Amino acid sequence: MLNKKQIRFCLDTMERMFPDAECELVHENPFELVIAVLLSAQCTDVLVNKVTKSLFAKYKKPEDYLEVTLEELEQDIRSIGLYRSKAKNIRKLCQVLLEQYDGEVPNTIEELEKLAGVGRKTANVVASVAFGVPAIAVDTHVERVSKRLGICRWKDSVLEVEKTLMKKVPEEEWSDTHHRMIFFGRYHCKARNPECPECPLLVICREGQKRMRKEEKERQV
DNA sequence: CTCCCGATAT
DNA sequence: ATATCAGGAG
Repeated sequence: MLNKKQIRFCLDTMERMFPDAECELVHENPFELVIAVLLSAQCTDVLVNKVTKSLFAKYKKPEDYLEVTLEELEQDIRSIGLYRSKAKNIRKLCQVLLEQYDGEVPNTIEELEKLAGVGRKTANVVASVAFGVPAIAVDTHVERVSKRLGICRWKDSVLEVEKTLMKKVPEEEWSDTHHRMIFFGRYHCKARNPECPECPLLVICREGQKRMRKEEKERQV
């Protein structure tokens, strides 16, 4: 596990690598953001943006999603995976927004998490990006990067990873850190071919060093 | 835990 | 061919 100084080194290095990291889901308001993040489960941002471009042109308000049939909505988001459950969740979510929140998106993590298709991670993203609530959403990238670097333990659950990050990162840096870790995971410390040889964090990364040793060993065979 | 699931990179 | 992608619900 990394100590305080090493974690500081990680945060500073990621800031240098990705100074402008921010939410890459294209949206113009909190409602569009909720839909976009809900759609982004197990799917790349690039594809989500491709779909929401036409989707948001057709559906502006919660009412719009309820005026078409479920099948039509499914077809409009079909190129995204998991489209049947996502279409159902969007409709449930829109119903609740209209019935309980006057058509507006709630601005607390607790309220957001109650919405259909909105779990811990999505609630954190929306609260943080749309409403400036300090939060660290732990997605696949944040989890992988935290575990590889040794910020948390391999066996930790996503909730434990989130708790650890909130404890070890100053609150005023939560939002930026969250986005930088995603960029770091998406473009550098990738799931498949992490760029360990050129990684400025290799000096403190046990997983990276392990991978380098393994590569060296295979080269000798 | 399993299921949902198409697009893309490797 | 297979792993992976800003996960969540049952």
